[in-house]
Amino acid sequence: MSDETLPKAYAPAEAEKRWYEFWESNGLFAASMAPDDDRPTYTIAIPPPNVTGTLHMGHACRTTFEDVLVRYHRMTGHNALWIPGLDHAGIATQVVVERLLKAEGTTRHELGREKFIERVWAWKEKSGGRILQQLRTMGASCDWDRTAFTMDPDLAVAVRESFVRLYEEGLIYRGTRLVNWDVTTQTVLSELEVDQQEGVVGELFEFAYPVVDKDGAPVEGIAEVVVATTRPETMLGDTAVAIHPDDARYTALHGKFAKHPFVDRLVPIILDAELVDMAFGTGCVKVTPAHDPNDFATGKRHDLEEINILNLDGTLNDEGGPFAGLERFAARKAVKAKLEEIGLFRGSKKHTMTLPKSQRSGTVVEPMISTQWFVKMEPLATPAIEAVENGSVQILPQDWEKTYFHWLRNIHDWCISRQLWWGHEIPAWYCEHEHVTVSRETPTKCAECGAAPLRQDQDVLDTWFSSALWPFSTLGWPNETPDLKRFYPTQDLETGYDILFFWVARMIMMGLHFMGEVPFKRVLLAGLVTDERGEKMSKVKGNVIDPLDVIYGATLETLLEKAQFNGAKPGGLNYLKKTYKEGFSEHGTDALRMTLLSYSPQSRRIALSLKRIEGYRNFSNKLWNAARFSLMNLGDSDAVATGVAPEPTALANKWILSRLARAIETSRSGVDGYRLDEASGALYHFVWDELCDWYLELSKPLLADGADPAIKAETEQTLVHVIETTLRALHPMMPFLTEEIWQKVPRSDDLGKHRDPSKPRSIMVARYPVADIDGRVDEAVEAEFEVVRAALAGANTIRSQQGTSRAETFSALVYFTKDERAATVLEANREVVVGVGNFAELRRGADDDAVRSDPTAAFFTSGGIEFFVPGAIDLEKEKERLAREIKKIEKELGALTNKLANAKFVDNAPPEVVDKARATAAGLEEKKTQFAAALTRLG
RNA sequence: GGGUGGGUAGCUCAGCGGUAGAGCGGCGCCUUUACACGGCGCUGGUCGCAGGUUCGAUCCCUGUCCCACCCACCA
Repeated sequence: MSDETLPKAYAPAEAEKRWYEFWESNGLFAASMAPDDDRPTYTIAIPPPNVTGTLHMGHACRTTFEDVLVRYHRMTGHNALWIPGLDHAGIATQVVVERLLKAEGTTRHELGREKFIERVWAWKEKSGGRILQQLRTMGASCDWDRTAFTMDPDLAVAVRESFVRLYEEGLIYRGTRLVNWDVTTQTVLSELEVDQQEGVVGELFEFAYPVVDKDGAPVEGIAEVVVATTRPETMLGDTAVAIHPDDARYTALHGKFAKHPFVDRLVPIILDAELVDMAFGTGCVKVTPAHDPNDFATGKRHDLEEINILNLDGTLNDEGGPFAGLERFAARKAVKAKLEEIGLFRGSKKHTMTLPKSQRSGTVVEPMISTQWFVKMEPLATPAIEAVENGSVQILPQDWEKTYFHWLRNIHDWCISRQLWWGHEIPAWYCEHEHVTVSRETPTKCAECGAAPLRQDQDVLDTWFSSALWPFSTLGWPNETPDLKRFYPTQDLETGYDILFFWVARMIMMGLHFMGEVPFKRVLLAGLVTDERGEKMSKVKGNVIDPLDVIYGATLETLLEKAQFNGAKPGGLNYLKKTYKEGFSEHGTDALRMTLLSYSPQSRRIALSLKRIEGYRNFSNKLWNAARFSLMNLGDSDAVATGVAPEPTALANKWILSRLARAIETSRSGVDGYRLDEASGALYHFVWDELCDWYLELSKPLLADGADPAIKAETEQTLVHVIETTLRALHPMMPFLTEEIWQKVPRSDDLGKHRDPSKPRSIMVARYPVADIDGRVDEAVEAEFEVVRAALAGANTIRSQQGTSRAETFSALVYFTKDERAATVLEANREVVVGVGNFAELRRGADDDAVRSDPTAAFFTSGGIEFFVPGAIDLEKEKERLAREIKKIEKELGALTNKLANAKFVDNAPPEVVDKARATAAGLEEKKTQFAAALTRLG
C-alpha cells in the first residue's frame, strides 16, 4: 500500500469500467433471496426507458437519483433491489423502425405484419442493449438478472390477465370514439404524441346553408343559416346544424333543416345548449360528428349520423361527393372556391388557434371516428385518490398532489387500443356474427354462439397499459411468487413529472385494483432537464446532450455531427457552436452524477450547465488528491481504518472528527428526506472547505518527520479514518471514485465484507457512516478551532494583501488578548500556527508596547484577538485595507445601532435576538476601535 | 380561459420572518513536493414591482407585471 503512488490526476474512464465489471461479475448488485435474510427490503422499479434511441440527460438524472437511494439503502442494512427494464413504447418504436424501412425502400405493409414485428424485435435487441449499457455506464446498481421488458412473455401473461379481469368486471368496454389520426404514418396517436402548437393564425370561414323544411321546401321568414369553420372541407361530413334553444333569433329554425349544397342530404337543425355559445359568431354551429371531438359528443347526444369523409391517408373518400379523391388541404381550397362560386360564401376573418400536430411526423392530426377499447376510469380513480389523501402514497414535492387530484377527479375513460402492429395484442376475438369473446387462452369457438373460426382483434394495447402493471408484473404477477411476497409493495418511485398521469397515476390505480395495495409508498417527481438556456431538449433544436459525451468528452465536430444526424435545424447547430466552442472535455460519471444531484428536487427545470459539471469534475480530482496526499503520508505507518473513530488529543484531529460527524448527520438526513442536493452538498463542502482546506494543511506539521511521535501516530490514525469514512459517505453519489480509492486505503478486514463470505470486499456493501460511531461532535473543540482558524485566516489575508509568497517566513506573530481561554488555545497550538502560517515564532505580547506601536507591523483582528506581524507590510496597502475595513464595519454598525435604538424592537423581539444584536454591535464597535487605532498608528 | 411553478450577485441556482449564500465568472496576489481540474484574498445584490400584516419581510397576505409549464377551448 505504502509505496503505491497515485497519478496526479484522476482518470475516470478506465477506473469506472473496471469497477463496474468488478461489481457486476461478483454479483454485488443482486438482491438477496435467502430465506434467513430478514433485513427490511428496499425496492425501486426503474421507470423503463423506451427502446427507441438512446438515453438522454433526463434518464441520467433519474438513474443517478435512484442509484443513490438504492446504494444508500444497501449500505444502511436493507436488502436492496433495483429492478431494471425497458418499455416497448408502441408507436415511438414502430415509427422508428418504419423510418428504417423507408430508407431501405420498403414499408411495413409490403413486409407484412409478422415480418415487420420480427424487424422490430431485432431493433429492440440492438437499441435496448445499448440503453442497458448506458445505464451501466451511469453506475446503476440494478439487479440485472431481473431485467424486464414490457413485451416479455411473463409480462404478456400479466397484461392478458389484467385485461380479461377488467373486462369481466365490466371495466373494459368497446365503444366508438374519435381518435387522433396521423395521416402520414397512418396510425393513431396517443395524447402524448400530439403536440399542441399554439398561436397559429388561421382563417375562420363563414358560409350559409339554405334552410328548408322536412320536405325540402323553403321556409318562410328565414332563408339561410350562417355557420363558421376553420376547416371548411368538414362540411361534407356535416349531419346537423346546432343552435341554442334559448336563442330568440332562431326560433323559426326549430324543427327545420339545412340543405346541403354538395351532397344529397337534408341536415337537421338541432337545439343544443352545451355546444352552442349564443354570443360566439352567428350562434349557429355546423356539426361534424366524425371529425371533431365536440361535435362527436353532440352527435351522441342527438343520435346523429357520423359520416367519415376521409380515407386513412387523408384524402377524401366517396362521402366527399364531387371532392372525393382530393387531399384534405386541397379539398379545403376547393370547397371554399365552390361555396364562393355558388354564392354561399359569407365572409372570412383571421383567427388564432391551437393546432394539434403529430410529434412523430409533424402533420396536423386529424380527428377520426373509430371503434376502440376503453377502460372505465372512475371506479379505479376513486381508490387512487384516497390512497394519496390518506398518505398511503406520498407525493414529493407535495405541490404535485393538487395536480394529481385535479386530473383524477376529472378523469376520462382511457382509450387503450391502438391501430399499430407493435404492442400487446388485445385478447379479444370475433366470430362471423361479430360477437366478442375475451379470453386468457386463445379460444376455438365463439363464447356466445359457438361459431368458428374466430379472428383476433387486429389492434394492440396502448403502451401505458403494460407500464401500468410494471411494479408487480416485474415481480411475477399474476403468479404468487416469492419475489412478489418479499418486494411488493416497492418503496420509492422516482420519475419525471411529465408522466404523472400517463404512468404514475395508472400504476397506483392498477396496483390498488389487482394487488389490493399501493405499488409504492412514495412518488418522487424530478424536474425536466433542459439546456443551458432553460429550453426543453429536443432533437430538432439540436440541444440534446448525450450523458456519455459529458462523461467521456466529445469534440465540437462530434456534437455537431450527432445533432445533424438527429435532425437538428441550423439554429440548433448554431446554439451548439456558440455554447460549446471547445466541445466537452472528459468529466467522468461521478462528476456528472454529483452535478445532477446538486440541483434542488423542488425545481421544475434543471438547466444543466457545463461549468457546473466542470466544478464537480474538479471536485473529483480534489478528493482524489486528498486521498493521494493521505496515502503518501501514511507511508510506512501502520495506521488502518477500522470503522470506529479514534480518540485523538490534538485539536485539529478532534476538530475534523467533529466536522465529519456533522457532515454525516446532514448527509443522512438529506438522503432520508430525499434532499440529495443537501446530502451531496454537505459532503462536498466537508471535503473541500474543511478536510482539504484546513485539516490536511494543519496535519502537515503534525505528520512531519520531526513531529512528536505520539501526535504523529494519532494524526495518521485520524487521517486514514476520516478519508475512509468520507469515501463511504460519498459512495452512493460517487460510486466509482470512492471504490477506486477505498480499495487502496489501509483498513481492517471486516470493513466492506459481504454477507456472502465468498464475495470480495467492496465499499458498495460497507456500512454507511454513522455520526456517533465514525465521528464525534464536540462543540468546545469547534469553538477552540475557530481561534486557530482566525489566526491563520488573518495571516492569509495579510499575505495576500502584501503579495508575499507562501514560502516567505514572517518574522513573528504577536497577539494581544484579554481572553485567557483564547490565549491558552493559541499557546497549545503554537506549532500548528507557526508551521502552517510560516511564522518564525508565535508569542503573546500583552505588555509589548513596542510591537503595538510598530508602524511596519501588519495588523488584523480576529475573534476579539489582535494579531501583529512585525515588519511584514507595505504601509500604503495596509492603510487602504484598514480604511476599507472600517468603512465596512461602519455600514454594518449603523444598521445595527438604528435597530437597537428602536424601542419597539427591544421590547418586542425575543430576548435572544436582542442579545445577539447587542453582542454583535459590541464586537463591531471594538473591532472598529482597534482598526482606527491601527490606522492612527500608521500615520 | 383555468391551473401550477418561478422571477435573489454578470450567469446557473440555494435560502424562505431576525445583520443576504454557493458554484461558475471578474479582479489581485501566490509556480508552497496532494491537487493550477490548485491556494489565498477581493469584487459583486434597493432578493420583479406596488401595497398590507409585523418591533422587524427576500421569506407571510393582497394586487400587479414578466417567464416557464400543464389543462381546457376557440363552431
